[in-house]
Amino acid sequence: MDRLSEAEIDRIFHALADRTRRDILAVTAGDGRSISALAERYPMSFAAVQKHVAVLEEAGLVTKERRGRERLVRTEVDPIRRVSEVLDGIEDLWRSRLERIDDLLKSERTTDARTPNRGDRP
Amino acid sequence: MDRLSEAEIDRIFHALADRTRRDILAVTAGDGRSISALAERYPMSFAAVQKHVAVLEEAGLVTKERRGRERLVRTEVDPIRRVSEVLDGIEDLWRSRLERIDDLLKSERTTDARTPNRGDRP
DNA sequence: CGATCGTACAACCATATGGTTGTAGATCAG
DNA sequence: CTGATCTACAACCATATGGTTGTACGATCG
Repeated sequence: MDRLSEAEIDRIFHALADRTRRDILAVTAGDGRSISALAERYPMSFAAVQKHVAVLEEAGLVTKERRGRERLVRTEVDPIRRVSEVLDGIEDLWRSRLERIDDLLKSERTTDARTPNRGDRP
Repeated sequence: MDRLSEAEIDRIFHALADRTRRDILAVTAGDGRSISALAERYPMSFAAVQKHVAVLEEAGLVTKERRGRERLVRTEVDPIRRVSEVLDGIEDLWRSRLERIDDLLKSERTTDARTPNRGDRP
C-alpha cells in the first residue's frame, strides 16, 4: 500500500484525461470485456482502442487477463481510490491555508494594520 | 452547481497530469501567488510557467486576480471536489457491478451451471 | 519623464499523442 | 489442415504539448 509516485500520478491523470479511456474504465468496472467487444463501442479502429487500453494498463488502471484467444480487460479500483486521495490532499491544503490566513488576519487586526501582504519564501 | 461536461473533465484531468501544474495548485491553494513568484520555484522560463497557469485557468482550477501590476493566482477548490466525484462514480460502478455479478453467480448456482459467460449488449 | 518590473503573447522547435493501415502470431471452429 | 477471430505490433501521419526566445504593453518607482 505504498504512496503513488509523481510519475505514477502523471500517468494516471493522463490516462483519465480522455473520454474514451474513462468510458472503458466505466464499462470494464466490475466485469471484464474483451478488447474487440470494447472496440465495437467506439468510432475508431481496433488498434486505436488497443492503444487506449495500453495507456490505461501502464497507468495501472486496468489489468488484462487472458481467456482463450481473448484478453479480458478489467478496471482496478485501487489506484483510482488512491489518486482520489491526491485530490483530497489538495483540498485539505486549501482548507488549512485558509485557516492559517484567517488566523494571520485576526492576529494582525489585534496588533497593527500595516498590510504586510507578501508571503514569499525563498 | 451543474455537472461537469465531458470536455471539462478532459481539461481538468489533463491539467492535473503534470507535476508542475499540480505543484502550482498545491502552492496557490488558500493564498494566491504572483506568476513570477511561482516561476522562481521551477527550472523553466517565466513563459513556460505562464502557460501552465493558463492550462490550469482554462480548466477552471485556478483564477487570476490582478493586484497592482501582478496577477495573483489562486486555486479554486470546487472543480477539484467535483472531479473527485467522477472518480467516486467509477468506484461506485465497480462496486455495483461486482454485486450484480455476485448475484448472477449465486442464482446460477441454484439453478444450473452451464457457464453462459458472455455479457454482451449491442 | 525614463527605467524597471510583471505580464501577455507570438513564433518557433522537438517530442508526444491519437489516430490510421498493414502484417503477423495464437487460438478456436469445422 | 484451413479459415476465421482476436490480439500484438510496427510504420506512418497530423496535431497537440511543453519548452524556448523575443517583443510589446501597463503599472510602479525614482
